[in-house]
Amino acid sequence: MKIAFMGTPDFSVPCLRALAESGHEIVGVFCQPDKPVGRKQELHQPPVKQEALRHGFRVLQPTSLRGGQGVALLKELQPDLVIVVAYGKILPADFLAFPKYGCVNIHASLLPKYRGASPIHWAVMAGDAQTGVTVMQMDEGMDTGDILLVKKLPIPPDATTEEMFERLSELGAAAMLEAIRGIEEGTLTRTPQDHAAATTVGLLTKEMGAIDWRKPAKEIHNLIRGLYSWPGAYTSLHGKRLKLLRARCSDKSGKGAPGTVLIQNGALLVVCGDGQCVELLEVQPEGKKRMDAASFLNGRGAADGDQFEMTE
RNA sequence: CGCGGAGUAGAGCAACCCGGUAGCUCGUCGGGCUCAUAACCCGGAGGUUGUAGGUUCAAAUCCUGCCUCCGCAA
Repeated sequence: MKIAFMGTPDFSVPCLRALAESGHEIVGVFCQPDKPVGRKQELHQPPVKQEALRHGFRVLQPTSLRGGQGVALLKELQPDLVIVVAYGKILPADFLAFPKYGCVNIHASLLPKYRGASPIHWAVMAGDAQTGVTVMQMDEGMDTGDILLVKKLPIPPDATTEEMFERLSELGAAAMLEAIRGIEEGTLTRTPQDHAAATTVGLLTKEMGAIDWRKPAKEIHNLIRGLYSWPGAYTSLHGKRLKLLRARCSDKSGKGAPGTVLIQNGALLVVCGDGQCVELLEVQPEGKKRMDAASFLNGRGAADGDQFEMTE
């Protein structure tokens, strides 16, 4: 089968790699244009582009697919099927309709839950016990297409978004191959989504990482692991920003205002709104490298009784 | 030149402003106490202070170049 692939970030790479090894003919790989990244604004190639080049695939980075621009490219490539994994742009109707088998998307949630951007973050932040990947036949809406295939995956209580990213991207690749096989053999059934049960999530912002210590410990822990490793949760101590990288719910409760630091048996605990504590395991002070809680305390980064400030 | 912080024993820091041969917490090694211990007590090892040069009687400390790491911003 002649397949065109569309994707941009790390999450898409396992799918592209699986596709490359599948024996299908890859007629082209779409991804977002190179963007300036890093402290020095260097132009950076999206992970998918790097992977595509490694395989010698043709790379296309159109700024827009609208106004027939996308279709013009498809006419040239003549794919039977287009696989879309975290591409980052809405595909217009004429584009979706062009390939013989249409466009199929791999989405990292159990649709219709968490339609939209960053579904994995939201699932972890919500403290969900289960997530998965959904393969769907794309339509014009945002993740509203008919479901072709679903694969579920449990979310361990302390798992971070980063860990789930890895597992889900691998699972996504497996689901994708299975779906392609199904499409070729005509064995897949299309199941419409229950639109009434749909939830949609938006882009993440950095400000979301600001910890409000008045919230329950469980919620704070979910926020920290849900935003790990990007954009990251943070608080403020002595006027400096402190990134909170890893934590866990402590069975200890503590007196004191929310945000109070307690040091017990070498553990760095913080009192939360419900009186329960979260134990910080790994932090990163502004301008410093990441370090475990013990190092932070040894260097006197925080002392018993300190107050974390709640940044706006 | 986008703004800013930092490179000192295995780890995290102090001493730098007001130059004078390096200190703290932890780890590590040995010994002691204890039924026992990640607890406590005693003792030891471990650093040419990122790198190159300059100023000086003397530089971790002042000056200059270079390398590296990181926060903000993207």
